[in-house]
Amino acid sequence: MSARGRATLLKAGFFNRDPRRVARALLGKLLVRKTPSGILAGRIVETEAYLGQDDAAAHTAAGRTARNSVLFGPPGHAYVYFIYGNYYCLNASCLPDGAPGGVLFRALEPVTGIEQMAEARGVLWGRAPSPVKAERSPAVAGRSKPLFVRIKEFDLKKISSGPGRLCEALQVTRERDNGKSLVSARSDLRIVDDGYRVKRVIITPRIGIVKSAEQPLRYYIADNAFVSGR
DNA sequence: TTATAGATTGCCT
DNA sequence: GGCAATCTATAAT
Repeated sequence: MSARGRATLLKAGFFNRDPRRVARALLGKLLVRKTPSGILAGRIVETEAYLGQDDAAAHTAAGRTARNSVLFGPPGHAYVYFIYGNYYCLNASCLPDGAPGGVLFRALEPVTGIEQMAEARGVLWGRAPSPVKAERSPAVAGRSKPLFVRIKEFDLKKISSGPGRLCEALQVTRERDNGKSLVSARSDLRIVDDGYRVKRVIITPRIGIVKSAEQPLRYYIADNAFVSGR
């Protein structure tokens, strides 16, 4: 899966362009979080572009506020917002200082620190599908209770397939990460290129919005199992 | 399998 | 006071 060899940190210039180009170019890159207990990383498989102008769905549509100021700032910085009273979403700012624009990270394919991410998401342990199946599972064979089984392959999709989910997996919060550089060697939240080549990209309308909902600004890797929705 | 409702906080009018 | 770049559980098919 992942290419071997050193991964290179993206440069600020990568983000200093139209969010549509950045959203496309980010596919296949790695989003990396350094924690005291280890590295967490996921491959970016789904993104959405939010334009500064002519985009009613963008948080910057009504102008600069305290909340969205990172999107007006220099490129390559984390814009984290709190949504629906429960979740955080992560964006990368685009375009030069003063020009609004960003890319929303919608889904990651888990790569490194999977067990730690699953734990942060609360899916490391799942209730057994049924007593019968649990009995057949080697992990729980011989136990009468509790009826819990170790996470299985299909549960990987619950770790970071969705903007709220991936933030929870990487422990991204507004308090901790908003305004942080994504392209600094000192940052504990970074985006790197490990040489992975994306084969085919699909472009569709964005998800979860009502204004400007028809514009094709969602990008994802074709046939990737970790894309959100559907 | 798809559809729908409820949770819950803070930003902006 | 309205409502949001979401997720999950539960119900219905």
